[in-house]
Amino acid sequence: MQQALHRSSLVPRGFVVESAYYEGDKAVIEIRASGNVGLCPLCGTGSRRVHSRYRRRVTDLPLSGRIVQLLVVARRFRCDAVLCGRQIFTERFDKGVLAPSARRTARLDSIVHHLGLALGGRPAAGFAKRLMLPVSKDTLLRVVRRRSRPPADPLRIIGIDDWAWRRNHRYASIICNLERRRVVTLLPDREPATAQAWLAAHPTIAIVARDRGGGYGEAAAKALPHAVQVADRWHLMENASRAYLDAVRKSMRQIRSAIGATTINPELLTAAERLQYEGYLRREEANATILSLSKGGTPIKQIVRQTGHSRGLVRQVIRGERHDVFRTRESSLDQHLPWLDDQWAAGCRNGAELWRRLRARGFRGSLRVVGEWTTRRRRAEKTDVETLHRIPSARTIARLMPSDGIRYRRQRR
DNA sequence: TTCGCTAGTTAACAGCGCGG
DNA sequence: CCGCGCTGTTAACTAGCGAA
Repeated sequence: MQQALHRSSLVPRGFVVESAYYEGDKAVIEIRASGNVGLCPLCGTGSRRVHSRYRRRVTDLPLSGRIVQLLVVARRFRCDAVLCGRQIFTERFDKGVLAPSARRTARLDSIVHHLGLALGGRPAAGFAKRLMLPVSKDTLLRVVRRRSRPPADPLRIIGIDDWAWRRNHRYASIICNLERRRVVTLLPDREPATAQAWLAAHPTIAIVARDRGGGYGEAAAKALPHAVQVADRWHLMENASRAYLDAVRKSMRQIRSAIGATTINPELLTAAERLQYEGYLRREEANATILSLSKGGTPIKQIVRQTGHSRGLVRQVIRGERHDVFRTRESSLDQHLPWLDDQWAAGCRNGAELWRRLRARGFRGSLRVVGEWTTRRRRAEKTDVETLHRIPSARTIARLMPSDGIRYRRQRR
């Protein structure tokens, strides 16, 4: 039996198709809600008084190998309820179809959720791109988290470890349900007494995985004497890995000569290893140059000028103190403005003051601040930095410090 | 190499004012 | 009263950094 295919059957229920067209590689379907009454989200009163209309772009399930964008004509209604605090509201659509503020239809969100559950962040993002429903890894993870429900079954196997609110500043304790691979709670500190009190309140726990430190072990032994304590997998691997690397490093020279691998073939390295290897080669080359100049009788000052390396580094190489450090990283902040930190930036009341202080410290480059400010500036058609009304973090400022004086938005690799 | 976090970007939403 | 245009706020989203 044949049935006619109507345009409206392609879009979510409750909508009427106004028009449909192709825009580049996307199919755009303009739709509007079929009803003519809006319900105020605050008081629930119905209204037919349309204030205005605007267009929302919402991604829907792909069609014929194309991304589908729904151009929803949303209406704003006036709320006539005397006691309602809301005067104007945007019409709400069925939650099972299109949620408020959503950028995807509910049916697409469901697919994204299942992709995230099945494949995880990055793999799902790659697969979704092929399915013509582009979505970032973070969005996938966020959707999975948003839709997850807290488990109701009692805790049996938990892991407890240190957790940093801010590294080297403030630490807490994290407790995870290892059966469900979920965070159960965060304790405010890492004191054994705090952990003991929490563990004592959960007598169903039978196994506690913990680090090698004695604090959590003591807390678990006192609160849950019947529970089995085990070393967690990460610490076991860490111990084994460290012991192995120590042993290998001590004998590296002999190992290399034994296997005949004194020279490295870059073709056989992974992308990350190749980057590290290139860095290593650069450092080796710099060391050799400095040493040969020094042996030739060139003074340190001259070497510094000639090679562009710092006095400290040149001295280290000459004294034989420079050991090859694997993956050293200098932040762009230290690179451009070593004296600048978040506290310094926060000390400025507004953009103008920040700019004055940067000038006073001798900064002569140009600064373009991204984000909210550029949006506003584009609107206002202003180009000077004085119009900034929020202070960017030092990290942001550092990213914006161009060495060549050219304005740019973000450093790209 | 992976993955969580931060900072930046975009757009949904609400309010206000004004003209028809 | 209706509808448009503009602005401010903020949720949703993304790129890229850096710790592990």
